[in-house]
Amino acid sequence: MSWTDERVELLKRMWNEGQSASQIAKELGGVTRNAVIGKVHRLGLSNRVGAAPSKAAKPEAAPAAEPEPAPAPVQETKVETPEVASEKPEARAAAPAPTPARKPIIPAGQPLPPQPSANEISPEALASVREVEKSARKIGLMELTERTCKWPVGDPATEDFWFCGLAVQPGKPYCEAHVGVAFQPMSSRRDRRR
DNA sequence: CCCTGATTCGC
DNA sequence: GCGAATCAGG
Repeated sequence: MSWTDERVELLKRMWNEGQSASQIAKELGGVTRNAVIGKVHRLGLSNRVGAAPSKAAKPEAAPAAEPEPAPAPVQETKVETPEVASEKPEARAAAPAPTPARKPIIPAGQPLPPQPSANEISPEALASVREVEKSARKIGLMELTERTCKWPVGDPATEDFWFCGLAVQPGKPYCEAHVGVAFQPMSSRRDRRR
């Protein structure tokens, strides 16, 4: 596989969307996440648009004894993206969640995770979910992947419904915080019923 | 162990 | 330019 214009464009788009290198690699196919990361760097778009908590990388290398003559003027003032350039008019149809108006009736089957009743969750855990819900990505059903927290929030019958969407705990359907409230020991749940 | 991005360096 | 191997960290 080679980096064709289309592939590079998809890479750029996904990277700017905050997708992980491995996800992008999976989407592209034929490349590993290393390839994606390598390309990202070569394209000079390592630091993503918004926030980049980056913990720096390798402070390695010998700070001293450097035969290097010039300090090498680091020129990287061009960080802002002029514009996402022109989009293919055809590929313009990314309606997130149309939500066919408010419908007081619940659509179809209920493959949704069990919504724990508030009165059988420990107060601490409850506070925890509330906390997480504030930082949740609030993704729609369509954005769910194998590694996004599938914790539902809100009423599916309303537009005020979304999924947590944070990174799941490997092997689990939920993020760390939601795994915590979803898998509570029987002991703590007993005696809590009203 | 699962994952993340960053860097190096032979190709 | 490319990306596997490796590193550093969550």
